[in-house]
Amino acid sequence: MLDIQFIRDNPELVEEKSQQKNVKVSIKELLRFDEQRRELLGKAEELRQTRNQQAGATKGQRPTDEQIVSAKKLKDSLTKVEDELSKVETHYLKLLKQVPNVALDNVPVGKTEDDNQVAKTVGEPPVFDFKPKSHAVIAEAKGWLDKERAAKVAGSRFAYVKGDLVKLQFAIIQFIMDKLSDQDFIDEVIAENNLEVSNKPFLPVLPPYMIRTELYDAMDRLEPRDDRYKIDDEDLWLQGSAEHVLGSMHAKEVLDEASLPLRYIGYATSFRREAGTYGKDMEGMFRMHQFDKLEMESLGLAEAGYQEHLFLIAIQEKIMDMLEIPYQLIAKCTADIGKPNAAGVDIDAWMPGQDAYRETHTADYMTDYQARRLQTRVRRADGKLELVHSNDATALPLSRGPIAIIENYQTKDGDVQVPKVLQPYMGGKQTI
RNA sequence: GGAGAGGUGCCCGAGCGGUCGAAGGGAACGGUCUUGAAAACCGUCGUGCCAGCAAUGGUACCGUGGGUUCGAAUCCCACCCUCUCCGCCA
Repeated sequence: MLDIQFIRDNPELVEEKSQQKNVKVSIKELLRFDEQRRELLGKAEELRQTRNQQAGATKGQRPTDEQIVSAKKLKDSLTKVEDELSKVETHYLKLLKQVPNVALDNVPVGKTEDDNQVAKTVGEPPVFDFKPKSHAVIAEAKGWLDKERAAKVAGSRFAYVKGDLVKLQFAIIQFIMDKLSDQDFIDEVIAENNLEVSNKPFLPVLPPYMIRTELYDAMDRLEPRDDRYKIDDEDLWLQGSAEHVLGSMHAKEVLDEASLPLRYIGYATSFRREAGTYGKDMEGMFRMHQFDKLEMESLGLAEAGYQEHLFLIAIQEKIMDMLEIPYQLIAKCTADIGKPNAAGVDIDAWMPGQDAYRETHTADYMTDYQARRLQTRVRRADGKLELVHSNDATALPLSRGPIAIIENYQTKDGDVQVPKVLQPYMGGKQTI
């Protein structure tokens, strides 16, 4: 949610920035309700003041009948004003919540994801002396993926993952957890990219996979609800990404300035209904209802927020470099970064089986937009309270990451070479 | 799932219908004392919203949401959470 004061001060800017995100919300209407709200609030507070003064005057003794009659009258008019106020406030809040975060000025303006820009291309797609297969073909031949039985048990877009593919996944998890919690690795990334950020390592976290409606909504990640799994008879949802449960962890807290940034590397299984994607990416395990993910989440000071965003991207790139997977860094345009985002990038990994770069990572910078409703604040050294700035970024998705590995590292025989950095985590195995 | 206890400020904890935003203690911060520190003593010390350039004023908030009342932290109802015991269970 945006700061209403900011909207009052910059109505044209907010209107324009909302349009750039294809979000239709009338700022004029919002401000009209804001004005009404303040007027009614003033009236209500005046009436309450009178009530409080009268109650104070009769302290300790029963008021006279006359006093009670006039107090009842006062109460009636207060109730009226309060009812009206609550109606106006509900509508006001609904509109305010619809206003998207303001994109930073360096975010490309665009109408659809086609307007995203390739910021850079890293690594050369491998050249094969045979026709590269898709991960689905390789994995099926190896007995790594069983979607038929999964369909029997749970339906489409589920899979039993088996054998060496399971081991590969655990190797990746170990590798990333090791690196992100390692001081030398963090120092190296900062130095290589000339970043001015804290050099605090990440804390590994296994979060809950469910989240309450209230907090999901406050994160502004509940919508579109059609893509979320709701738990029957409970006020709970299955999280669609670890950042949903990591970012909400410190809701309603006041953090110490000295404790920031809080950096977490979470591992969680994420769930998506994939509503409206029927028939899309049905092969293999590219688009699943359930997939594991390693996700970074960071809460920090406002002035450090953008550098932190760049830092998380630098880590994403570093990991891809170490895994030696070719990729493109995509500067997402205003229409594609998402409602709570001030900035966002994707990484698309090269997938030889599809002869295309496909999305594997995303990095989101929310400024204080999420923190405002989550009420995650920091007590500054000078005693002031501020909202934190939040950042999240995929460290590596464990469906699409392994897909990229399988397809880029495939051999003529249908085997898959293990990336060097993962070999120590695979018992030294070089090929699977 | 059953029985019980409880949710009050950064923390502990009192209040159980009337200036209560809330005693007391601790922590923190500022000061006095001290060569310095500790101790002691003095002082400061919640947040949101509304109005205001500001000082400040007003209002709301004692788990959440309703209700009773002239008046609710205090009474009633529902829900959420925590703890203890029993049952079940990886």
